[in-house]
Amino acid sequence: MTDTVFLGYALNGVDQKGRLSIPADYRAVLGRRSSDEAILISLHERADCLVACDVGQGVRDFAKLNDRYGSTESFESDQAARLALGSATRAAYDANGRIVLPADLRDLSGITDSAFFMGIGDKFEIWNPQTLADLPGLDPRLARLVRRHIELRKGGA
Amino acid sequence: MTDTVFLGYALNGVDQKGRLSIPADYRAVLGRRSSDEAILISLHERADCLVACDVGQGVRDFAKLNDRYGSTESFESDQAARLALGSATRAAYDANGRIVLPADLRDLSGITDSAFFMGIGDKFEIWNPQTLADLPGLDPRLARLVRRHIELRKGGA
DNA sequence: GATTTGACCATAAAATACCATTGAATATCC
DNA sequence: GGATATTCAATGGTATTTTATGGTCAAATC
Repeated sequence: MTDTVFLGYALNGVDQKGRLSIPADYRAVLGRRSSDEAILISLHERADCLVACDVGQGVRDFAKLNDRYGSTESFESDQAARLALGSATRAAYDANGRIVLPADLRDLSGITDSAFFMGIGDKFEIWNPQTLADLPGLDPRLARLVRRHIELRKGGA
Repeated sequence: MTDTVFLGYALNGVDQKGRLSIPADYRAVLGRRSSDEAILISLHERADCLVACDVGQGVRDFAKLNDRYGSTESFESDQAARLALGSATRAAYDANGRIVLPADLRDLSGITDSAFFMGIGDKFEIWNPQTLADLPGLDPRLARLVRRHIELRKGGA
């Protein structure tokens, strides 16, 4: 049951090529939700981060937007489809469990040399760690958790 | 799954002959949706760009318009059919994945030396990059993305 | 005969697959 | 229980492939 939901967090490095390891337990969940060894990543609708999920989940979400495109309410629907579908990327992970985070998505989400994963059930978010730590309204304990991991990565203290 | 949906974007060059590479991942999707190595392109109903899709999808859409043509709501339907069907062109892509974008469509969509592709599920749009960047109501992050690519193509900075 | 159209070949850059190393967590044995 | 092996996750580097795009040549069109 719990093996099909994305839980917990992780802070992993992003190298100069934009390569990023997907946490092993997320990979296990991905494998149970979809046979496709890839994730779909797009811009978050309102938060300053990325959202990702397994391919099956993503395609289901996208189908709705696609259906509305070109329909009666035209313009608004068109823009919604452009944002969600246009910014979406399929990223396959290799034998080591790594994807390449495209330069544009890195840029738009402010991710540089490390990325913080946060499980939210059917999907998971990918953050610039500092942006998440500074997010107004974030539970202070979570903020502390994130800061702690940022420090650990820097110094090793 | 995701291999049958047009996702993501690309900015490719248009040379003096009007030749334009279709992004490789779009080509992969096209191949799975239709055996025909060609796309159907027409004017967008309301946006200042082109819409394209695989031949199968296009024929299905056209059939609907054709059915409505001459029906009760006549005038509107007739106009829609004229636009979509009348402006439609079949463009086959070669071994390198390139089509020739007809001069008329280039002219009507304002495309000169480069074209921006935007995936929207069952179809994809083809824009003059600058026109898209300036589109009122476009998500600011997408606009930034487009502008970034325009710059990259110009300078290489 | 000039111009256009479409197939074919070549190449530089970029994306991707592949192999190797580090380091941490877990298991194993005395 | 403590030291040592063993597995697995994360990351660094290199080699191969793919992609976009420029150019040439032949067939077709005006």
